[in-house]
Amino acid sequence: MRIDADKPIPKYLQLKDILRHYFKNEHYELGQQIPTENDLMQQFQVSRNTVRQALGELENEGFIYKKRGSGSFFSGKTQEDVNQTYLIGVLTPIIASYIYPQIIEGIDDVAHKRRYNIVLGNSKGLPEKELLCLEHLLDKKIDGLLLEPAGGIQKIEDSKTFRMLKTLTIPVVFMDWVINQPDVSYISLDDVEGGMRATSYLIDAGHKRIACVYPNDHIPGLQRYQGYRKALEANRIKYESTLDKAGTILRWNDADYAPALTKELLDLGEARPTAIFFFNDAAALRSYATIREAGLKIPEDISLIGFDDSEMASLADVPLTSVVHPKYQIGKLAAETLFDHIESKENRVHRQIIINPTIAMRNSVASPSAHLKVF
Amino acid sequence: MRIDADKPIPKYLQLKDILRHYFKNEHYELGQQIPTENDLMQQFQVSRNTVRQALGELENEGFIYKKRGSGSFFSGKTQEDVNQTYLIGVLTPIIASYIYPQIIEGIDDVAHKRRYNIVLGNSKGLPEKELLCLEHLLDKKIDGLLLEPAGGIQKIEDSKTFRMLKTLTIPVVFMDWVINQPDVSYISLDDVEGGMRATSYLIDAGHKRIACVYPNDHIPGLQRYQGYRKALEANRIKYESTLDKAGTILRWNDADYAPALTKELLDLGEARPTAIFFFNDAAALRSYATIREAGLKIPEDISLIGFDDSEMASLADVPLTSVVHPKYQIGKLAAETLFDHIESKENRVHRQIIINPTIAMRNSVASPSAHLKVF
DNA sequence: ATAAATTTGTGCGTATGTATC
DNA sequence: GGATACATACGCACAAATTTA
Repeated sequence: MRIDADKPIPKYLQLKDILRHYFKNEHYELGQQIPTENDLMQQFQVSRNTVRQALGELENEGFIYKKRGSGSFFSGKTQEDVNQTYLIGVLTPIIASYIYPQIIEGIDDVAHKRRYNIVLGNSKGLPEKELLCLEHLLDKKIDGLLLEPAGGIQKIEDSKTFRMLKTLTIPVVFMDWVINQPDVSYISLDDVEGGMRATSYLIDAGHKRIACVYPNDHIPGLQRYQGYRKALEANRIKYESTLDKAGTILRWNDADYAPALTKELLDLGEARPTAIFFFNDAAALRSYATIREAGLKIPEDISLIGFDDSEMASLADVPLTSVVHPKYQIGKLAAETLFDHIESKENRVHRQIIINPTIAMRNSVASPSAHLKVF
Repeated sequence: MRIDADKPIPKYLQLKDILRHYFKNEHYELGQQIPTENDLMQQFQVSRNTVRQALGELENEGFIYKKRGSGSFFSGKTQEDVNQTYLIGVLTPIIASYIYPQIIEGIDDVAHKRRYNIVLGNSKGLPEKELLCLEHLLDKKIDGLLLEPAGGIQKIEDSKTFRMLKTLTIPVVFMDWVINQPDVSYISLDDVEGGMRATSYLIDAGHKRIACVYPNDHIPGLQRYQGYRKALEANRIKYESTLDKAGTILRWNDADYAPALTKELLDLGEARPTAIFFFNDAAALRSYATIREAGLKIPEDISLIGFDDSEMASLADVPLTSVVHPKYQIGKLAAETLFDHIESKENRVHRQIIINPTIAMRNSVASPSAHLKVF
């Protein structure tokens, strides 16, 4: 390579570029001395000032360091290393409750081992806020992003956030969300399968009148409901709209709607369900009091199954059987995938992992009691 | 100010310093033009190269920006602004459970409004790990630190971490910890007062045989126990060592020791306590099953009071009366104090806030039942 | 609207200082 | 001490962008 005076590109910039490639192609090692200023002057036929300007910028950018009286040396850092902040962004709709603290812990454990730290963002389930948080995180020069979309009614693929992510060069891994595009990575629980297994578990226990309590403004909630419908169909159990109880959650993780819906189910009298599948543990546990007030015992009179396998589920007076949400594992897998992407700048192989949920069997499910079977 | 050729300090560095002070003292505004290179050459009797070297570095450091053909302009940034990352470190012994997610949320809500983001650190209650996390966080150039010490047996003031913090220039605010030094800020709950109020609440309900279940390797736990002893003394109730049940928590938030200690209390037969003060909600809730197995009813046969006012406490079948730990509030106050320190680089007025806890009254405390009063 | 003046950017040559080997 | 290498400093010339007359 030679320096061309005719080019509109300044000589010192040409020299910088030449040297950077030189470091890479000649396999410069950390601390290896580079040619002296005088050598470079002669080799490229430029003035010492020009050489110094080039070396000065390379030093500022962290590629080399200089020692007066000794020489200039390669720092061992590549283009990517220099801009590395060892920070990854984690943007979720909630941070303080539900499954999120444990997801975050899974991520942090993986990150800590690699000297990375997490920068938190909290979209509070609002797409506009998600966009704002994303901007804030990018200002912090994160090396990668783990995102659980805020949701909303809109398809994530059509959202402003998604369009913004497409323009980024840093890798992104989605959590708890399935995206029908080949060039994205995600780690998600199979919510449909989870709903199906929960319902099938109740069916296997002998139940035929099974209700579902879920929110209709929450994608995973709707998917779990879909699984409920699928399980009924697969077992040729007639779907009854009176047992289909959809509520709305104004803010994330608000299970306040559940007790009222449960009450409606119990008020059906003899037509009431013998088992209820709640879309999450919080909704199920909030309904314990309602069921007790109606004079019914769990699980003798009515079986319940939740979703998420939260700490509260195991601490309840009747420990709640629940579909296991592998929170920590999802965080861990997502972080490992992200670091894989960060480290392999070139051939990024996208991972799309869908985890099949299992069931944590506890004491809230039993076979339907005799007097109900008679009916 | 003049540039002195005799000084061992290079002229361009002298010029940089002069200009920086100039910006400050002459009240330069954002975008205001600074003297041209030619002006500076003449004013300070140096060559254009020297001027350019000084201005070049000032530009690199973010103090000025240049426009070819137009001039050089003050960026409006001060020494501190330039190094600002808009990141604050949050280092706690746990991140995924107990009071911490909500503390973190309180911090994040305050930080978000000021365009700041949280960088998480998780010491897992280990002083060595705390030190390591601190190093990692400092590598990320955080503007401030919120710390809940990992604890351990050693006094925090004598720890390596504390010595390291003393050498820092960034502000630090401690959470949930009282430090007997004038030049530190902290926001803490008064754990002694909390223990005292919990015990007094039981005494006021008519209890005289009150047990305390707590860990003896956890500072806040010991302080709550201290409050228990103080309340007994203040009410002239004789302390009985059989009702004093200390356990050890191997890892943070491990309440597994509690049921066994509760069992020992119940096995005292007629000498058993009529009320138990548990050092936290998790310990109390874990013991519900043990109490039920012994054939006792809460609160008719035995009253319980917890500490922390966690979500689980209100969801329990017998909602647990508990001392309120203002988690979110502590996070919020700590963050506000930290930003106060960050913004007032000079006169930092240290805040030492100790919050008096209140009690969330629920259903787990009643007056001692008649047949026990007879005894 | 154009030309001239101003201001920063690029580049060369030279001299001397200072730290390292 | 001498050679080498980077650091500081001056002067000059021309280019490119912007402002001003």
